[in-house]
Amino acid sequence: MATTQAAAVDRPPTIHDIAALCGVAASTVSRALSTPDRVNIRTRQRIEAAAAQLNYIPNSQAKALSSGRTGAVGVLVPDITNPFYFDLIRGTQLQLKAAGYTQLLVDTEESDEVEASTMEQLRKSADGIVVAASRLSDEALLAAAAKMPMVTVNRDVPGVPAVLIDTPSATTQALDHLISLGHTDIAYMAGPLTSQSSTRRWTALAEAAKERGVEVRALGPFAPKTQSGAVAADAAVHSGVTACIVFNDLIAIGMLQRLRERSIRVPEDMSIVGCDDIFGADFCNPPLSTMASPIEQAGRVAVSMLLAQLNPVAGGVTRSRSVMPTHLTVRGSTGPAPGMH
Amino acid sequence: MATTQAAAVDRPPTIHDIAALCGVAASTVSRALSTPDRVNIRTRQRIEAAAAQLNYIPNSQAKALSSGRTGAVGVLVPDITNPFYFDLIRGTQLQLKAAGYTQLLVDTEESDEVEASTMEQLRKSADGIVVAASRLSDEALLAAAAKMPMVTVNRDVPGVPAVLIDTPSATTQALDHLISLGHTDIAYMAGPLTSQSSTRRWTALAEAAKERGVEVRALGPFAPKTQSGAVAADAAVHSGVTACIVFNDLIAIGMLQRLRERSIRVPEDMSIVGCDDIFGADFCNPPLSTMASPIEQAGRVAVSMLLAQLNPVAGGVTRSRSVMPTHLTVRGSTGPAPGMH
DNA sequence: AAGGTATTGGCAACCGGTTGTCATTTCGCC
DNA sequence: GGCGAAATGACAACCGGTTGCCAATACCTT
Repeated sequence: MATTQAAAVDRPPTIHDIAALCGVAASTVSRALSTPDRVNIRTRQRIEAAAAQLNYIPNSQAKALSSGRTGAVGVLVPDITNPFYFDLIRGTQLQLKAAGYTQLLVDTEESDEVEASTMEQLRKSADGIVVAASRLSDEALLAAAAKMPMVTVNRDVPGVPAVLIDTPSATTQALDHLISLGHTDIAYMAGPLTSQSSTRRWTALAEAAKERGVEVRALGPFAPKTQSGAVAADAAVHSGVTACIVFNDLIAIGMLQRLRERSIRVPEDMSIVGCDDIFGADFCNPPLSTMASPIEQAGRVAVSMLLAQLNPVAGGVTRSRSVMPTHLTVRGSTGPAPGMH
Repeated sequence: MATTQAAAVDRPPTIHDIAALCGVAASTVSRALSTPDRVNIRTRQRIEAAAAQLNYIPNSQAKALSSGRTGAVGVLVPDITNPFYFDLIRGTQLQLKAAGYTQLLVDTEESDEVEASTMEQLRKSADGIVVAASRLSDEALLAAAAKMPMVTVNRDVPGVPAVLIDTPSATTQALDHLISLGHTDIAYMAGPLTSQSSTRRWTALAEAAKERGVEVRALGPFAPKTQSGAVAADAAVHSGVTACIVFNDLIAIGMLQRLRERSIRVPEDMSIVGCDDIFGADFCNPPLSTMASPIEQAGRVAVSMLLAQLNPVAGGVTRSRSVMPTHLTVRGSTGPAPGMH
C-alpha cells in the first residue's frame, strides 16, 4: 500500500535523512561529519551510527558546490600510452587516494591547445593540477599557475612548483660511460622542440662534452614514439657516430628495431643509451642501457607538494622544487666502440 | 576608488552574470544554453555572444547537482600499469571526450573490495561505468549493474552489457598453430582464478584440444605480472611440455626472460604463445607470438554502448553484447617442436 | 547560588545551475 | 480586427551539502 511518509526509499541517503533519524538539524549532521570537534561527542556518535546504518555516502558534487573544494586533482600527461607515464600516474593515483582525493586523468595528446583548454576546464572541477611534461610556454604556464594550484613534473619554470627528474646530470653519466668505452663520435637524438626535458638534457650534455673535449652532435627532433626510431636510427647511421644518447626509451627501442632490420649490430657497431627505463627497456633486444629514475616516487612527490599547497600546515614549509635522482643503468645496448677491445 | 557595483571581478562568470549583461533572467540563460530551441533565436544569440564575451564555462558541479547527470563516466581497471589497459584507456578516453564526457579512471588494484567500494563511490559522481576484467562475483556485478548503468569488458554476465574480446577462439588458433608445428605436449599457463577471461580461455582450449585428440594441461594460477613469468617458466619446464599458451603477454614475457636465464632456447626448446599483443610483445627477445585484438576499439565500443544506454535514442536498438575479433600473430617465440624439422 | 565564559546546536542563506509552473507576448488564422 | 494556440520569458523551488550568525545550554569559578 502506498504511503506518504518517506520509507526506506531507494534514493541514496542524505544528511537530512540522518538528521531526521537523529532528531537534529541537518547542519549539525554536516558539522558532526566534517568538523567533529565542534559537536557534542555523544551527538556525534549518534550521528555516526545513523550514518553507518543508512550506509551514507556524502555527495561530492554538493560538497564541492557549497565548499568550493572539489576533492579532485587533475593529472595531465601528453600521451597516456607512453609507458613512462604509467608509473607516474600510478604514483599520483596512490598518493591522491591515500589523501582522500580523486584523480582526474587527462591525455593532452601532445597538444598545447588541448592542454590549455583542459586546464581551463579543470579550474572548476579540480582543486589543483599536476602537469607532466607541459607543452605550454613559460608565460602560459605561469599564468595558469596563478589561477590554480599547480605542480609541474619535468618542467622548470621559475615561480611554478616543480618535480624535476635529474636526467641532465644522468646524461653526463651516460657520456662518461660511452667515453670510457672508447666512443668519440656521439650523437644526441633530440625529442620534441617543445619539450624542455630534451633541451635541458642537450644543454647539460653539450657542456659536459665540451669539458671532456669530445664532440657530441644533436640530431632530430624526433617524436617520442617507437615509430620515430627508424628515422632516428637511419640518421644516426648516416652521421657516422658510433654511439647515441637518445631522448627517451621509446625512440631508443625503435632504433634498436631498425638497426636490427638493417643488420647493424648493437652494441658492436653502435651503442645506444635510452632514457626513463620504461617498461620494456629490460627485455628488448638487446636490453637497453638507460637512465633510470624513480618515476612513481616523482608522482607521489608531485602530489604531496600540491596537497601541501592546498592545505598549508602552520609552521610547515612548502617546498617548491624537488629533484629526483637519476642514474645510468647499463645493460646490453652499450659496448666498446668499433675497433676497440 | 571602491565601487559597490560588481565590476569585472576575478571570480569566474556564472549564468547570473550573463543574465545581468543581457537583461534577462538566469533561467532564460540556462535554457538558451541547454535547450536552445525553447528560446527566441535572437535572445539566444545575444546570450551566446555574452557568454563568449565573458568566457563563460559552466560549472559542472552545479550542473550535476541540479540535473542529476554528472557528465562523467568511471573506468575501472585492475592494474593501471598493465600495458594491456593503456590502449583500452585511450579508447575510452577518446570516445568519452568526443561525446563531451569526462573520464574518471580508477585502478582497483586487482581487489574485489576496492572495486566494490569504488563503484559505490562512483554511484554519485558518475553517470555510468566501464568495468574491465572485473574481479567481482556474477551476483555482485549484476547487483551493481542494477544500481547504475554499466558495461563490462572481458566479463560475461547475463544481464550486464559487455564487450567481449574473443580470445577463447584465438586459443584454438594458437593450438592449431602449435599442432601444425608438431607440438603434442602443451600447457596452458592460467591467470588469476577470479579472472573469467582465464577460465573462458581454458574452457575453449580444453575443448579444442579434446576435439583434436591432443592433451593440454593447465598450470598455475599465475599473477598477471612479468615477475610471475619465472615461476611459470620453471613450472612449464618441469612439466616437460614443449609449448605453452600463456594467459597474457606479461607472464609470457617474464617466461621468456627466465628461460633465457636458464639457457632454454625459445623457440627451439620451448614455444611460447602470449595473449593481448601488448606494448613490448613485438620487441622482446624473441618477439612474442601472441593473440592480438583491437583493444583501443574495444574501449571505444564499450563507451558507445554505455552512452547509448544513458541517452536512449528513439527507435535505436541498444546492443548489449559486442564481440571483438581476435587473431593469432606469429612472431619468433613459436617454432617446430624439438626433434621436428 | 549567581555570574561569567566556553561550548553547542539550529536557522537560514548560499554555492550555480535546472526545471516546473504560469503569465505574457507573439503570431497565424479566420 | 479579434480570437486562439503556440512560443517565450520570469519566478521560485530545488539538488545536497557548507557556513556565518545567534541563541541556548552547559560548565566552571568565586
